[in-house]
Amino acid sequence: MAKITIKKIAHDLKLAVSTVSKALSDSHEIGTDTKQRVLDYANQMNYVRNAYASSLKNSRTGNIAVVIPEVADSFFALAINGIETIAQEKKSHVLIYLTQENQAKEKSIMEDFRNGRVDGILISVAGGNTSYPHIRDLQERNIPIVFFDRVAQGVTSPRVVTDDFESGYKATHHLLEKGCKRIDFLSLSGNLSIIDARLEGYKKAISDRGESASRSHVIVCTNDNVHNENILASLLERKENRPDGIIASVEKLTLITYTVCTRLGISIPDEMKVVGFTSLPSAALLQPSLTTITQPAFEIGQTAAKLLFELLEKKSKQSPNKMVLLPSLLHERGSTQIKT
Amino acid sequence: MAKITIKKIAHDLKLAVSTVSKALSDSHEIGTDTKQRVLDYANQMNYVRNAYASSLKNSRTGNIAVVIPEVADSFFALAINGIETIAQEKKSHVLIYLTQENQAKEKSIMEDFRNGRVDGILISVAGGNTSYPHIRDLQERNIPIVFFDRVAQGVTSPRVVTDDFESGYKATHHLLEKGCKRIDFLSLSGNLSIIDARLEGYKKAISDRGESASRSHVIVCTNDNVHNENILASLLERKENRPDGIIASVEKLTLITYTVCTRLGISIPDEMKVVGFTSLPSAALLQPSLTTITQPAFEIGQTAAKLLFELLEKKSKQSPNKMVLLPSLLHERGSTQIKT
DNA sequence: GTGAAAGCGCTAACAC
DNA sequence: GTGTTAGCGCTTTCAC
Repeated sequence: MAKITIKKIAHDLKLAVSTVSKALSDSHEIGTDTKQRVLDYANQMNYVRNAYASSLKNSRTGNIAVVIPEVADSFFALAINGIETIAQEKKSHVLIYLTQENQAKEKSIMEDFRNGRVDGILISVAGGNTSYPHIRDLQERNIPIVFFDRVAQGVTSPRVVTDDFESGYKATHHLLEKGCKRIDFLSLSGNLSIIDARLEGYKKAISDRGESASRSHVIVCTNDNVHNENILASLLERKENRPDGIIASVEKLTLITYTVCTRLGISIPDEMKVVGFTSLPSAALLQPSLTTITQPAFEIGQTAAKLLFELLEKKSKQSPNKMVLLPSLLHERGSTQIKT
Repeated sequence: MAKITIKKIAHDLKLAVSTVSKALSDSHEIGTDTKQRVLDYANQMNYVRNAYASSLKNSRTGNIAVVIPEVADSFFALAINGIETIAQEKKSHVLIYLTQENQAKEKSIMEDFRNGRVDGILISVAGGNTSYPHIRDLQERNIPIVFFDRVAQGVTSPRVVTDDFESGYKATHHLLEKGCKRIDFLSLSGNLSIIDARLEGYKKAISDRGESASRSHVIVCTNDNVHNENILASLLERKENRPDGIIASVEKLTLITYTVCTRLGISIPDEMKVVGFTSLPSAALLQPSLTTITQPAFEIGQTAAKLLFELLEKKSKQSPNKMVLLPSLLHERGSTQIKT
């Protein structure tokens, strides 16, 4: 099948390309009759405008980038879902990039955005970054960026986040209420906004309880799951001074906690209570069912995408430090139940 | 920051644009010295080639499309992961499209690929399609398409799949071995290749056992989870002639089975044994741990992507009905355990 | 209301 | 080895 272009339509209809172009964009300066003729013919020929040729003229590709650490995580999967609903509404296209929590990869990915690959960017940053030259660089080129969930600390750009401090507090408070004496916090290395905030909430809850904040025990996990399992196992194996409560600050750490407890024969919730930050649909079906802090992942994705399209549409640079905060929910389940 | 183009570099370096262009693509017909000068300057200026401008000349955008029913499913999430690793290797970019199991949406999405939006397509088709004009249309335009997992029946194009028939057989056989008397198969409406094959395997296992294949009980589920829960509940509520084994042919049906059993107080595996097709990392942690048929999702994604790039690179149209089959694994766990 | 022409950023003949 | 030029498909003044 021959490629069908505006030029071909013009030729076939004995019109000028400019006329066809205008007709296709429903310009008022084209007669209703010609317009209809063009539209009909284009339709009949299955014409689709070459988006990238247009982009050369008007610098709008109709593509947006979504940069995330991973996709096999319920939060990100749902967020993508949310983003996609809005993108489809806006007839826009979504490019996905996985950083695998690797800052170098994130950097190199974003360097590719410097010249018109995408119109705008939604990003949840990788851990390990301390400064964000690759993000600032794009900002200077006036490429709109919206953060969701994990924001680049110190960079000013619109963002959609959850109440991480409060959730950290809530989770900890909940465990304390359930009688935990030693609660450990499983964090993720790498200077992440969400982890920092959750951790602060945790510390605050501990100190509010009258315990010294220095009594808090933070286990720093990494991106290496085998390593994490080992750390956790050696923590839980010891017979004395073992935590009786754990807050897993991200999904994968939650699952590892369950795995290790199962392996070591540690009973949840009797010997160990667990709260996990996760949006897993199967949380209620785990053994035992998992008490979670659940973020409104879908809505976060939607909101972030909407924000981005606002930036894209009205070039009016709305307040660049706009922040939308969507609250998380504590779902109390079996993993924090008091022995009866 | 001003936009930096090949033209600007040429001007600054007092060279012709073509010289710069060739230098940047490391053409042999450019002197080593000038080449270096151009490369250095481009680097210093943070020059990035406008991919879409090039695409106008050589019809290669560097973008590929991945069209899937949903992303909040472990199989697809892992498959995307696999695809992405290959894409990054190939310096290619991945556009994600979710059809939500909606054929009309799939069609309209793919119509957008008719004019150079992407170089090639990876697709796992939505349910409900009986013919695939939108796919054939793209084929006629010589846009490479590779199917993975769910193929369009009757359409000839390279594909990466699992041994669905055998897995259906294995799952059923396993349940029969575990003493199940009535095994119900939870299928998904919509003429899906994978479901059909799994179902055939199921029927064969039943009839091999000497039971009439007509004794097989297929529960057709839809894309509406509330509806599915209701169907399942009314099936499981009845006191007589209730199945004692269930094969959930996709992930979400597995979780619904667990949910409904929990709600109705039906004990798995004592009163009901369950095998689920899923790649959920949490399968082993469910209550009870779930016996699964697990597809090598990551590898499927990788393999499909590799196939696509082969098509893209050597324009040599390799055998269009090439098929790669990667086997699934049966993981026996608690949900099919015999009462001790 | 319609058309001619220039140009977006880049590539590839083809000249020199 | 380097430059000139045409053109990819589209949009947008500016004439008519």
